[in-house]
Amino acid sequence: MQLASWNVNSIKKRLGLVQCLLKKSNLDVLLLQELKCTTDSFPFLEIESMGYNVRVHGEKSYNGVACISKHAIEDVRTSLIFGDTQARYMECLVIKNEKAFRIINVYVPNGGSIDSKNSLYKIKFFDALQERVHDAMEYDEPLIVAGDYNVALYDIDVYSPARLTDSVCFHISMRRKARELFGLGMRDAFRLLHANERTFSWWDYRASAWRSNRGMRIDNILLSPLAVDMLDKAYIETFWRNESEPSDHVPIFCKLH
DNA sequence: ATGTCGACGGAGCGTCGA
Repeated sequence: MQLASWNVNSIKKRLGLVQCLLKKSNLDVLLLQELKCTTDSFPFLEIESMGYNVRVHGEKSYNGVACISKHAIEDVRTSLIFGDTQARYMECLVIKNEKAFRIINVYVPNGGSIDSKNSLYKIKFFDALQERVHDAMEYDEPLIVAGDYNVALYDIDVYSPARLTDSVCFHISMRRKARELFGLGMRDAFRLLHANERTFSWWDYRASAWRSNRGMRIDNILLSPLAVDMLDKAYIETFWRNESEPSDHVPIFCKLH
């Protein structure tokens, strides 16, 4: 099971790059975030014609998540918080060779600034996610929870811990909240295999952050114990940030046997 | 803190969100 996750910051702008990734990487599953399109306006034909199944949970202008899979996609659910209108969640089963994987795709709210109402929504999202992951871990399938967490978890995951203490994507309250998933037994695939590697998954478009490598690792693939037992590889392809008209995020990968 | 993006409304560029 070769899986990748990518915040594309508009699927319309990044369709060519996504097709390029699908062609060059032998992915079973690709999870996308920040589609910035409605479900109806997603480029289904362009992806499906490459031999993939596609499920989309979209929204006008903002957010939006999708699951792209070579294999059957079943039991899709897109509701995490009752009454929430923002398209940030998709859970499904992917069946490869009669083996089921439970896959959760998240686009965690950015949170604006740390003392804003939006940051309360971010906390609420994490609480709901934790509750759902707690329940989903009870099933027999290996569980993968991947996407844009909008939080870097540890000092090694950012270019400058000191400069980012007040950032909503590195604030200690948000890091603690996200780390509660570890308390349930989930593990960070990348960090399991690269204890000391400082590789980022996002760089601000502004202030030549990419050129200076001022980035953060805010995209994660978390694995349940059953999935950890199958983990072979975890890596980040930073070179996608060098493409013309890149997303501000790059895709992250893991391979389970 | 913000020098950049992308979508939108409406048709030029300001606003929102990140």
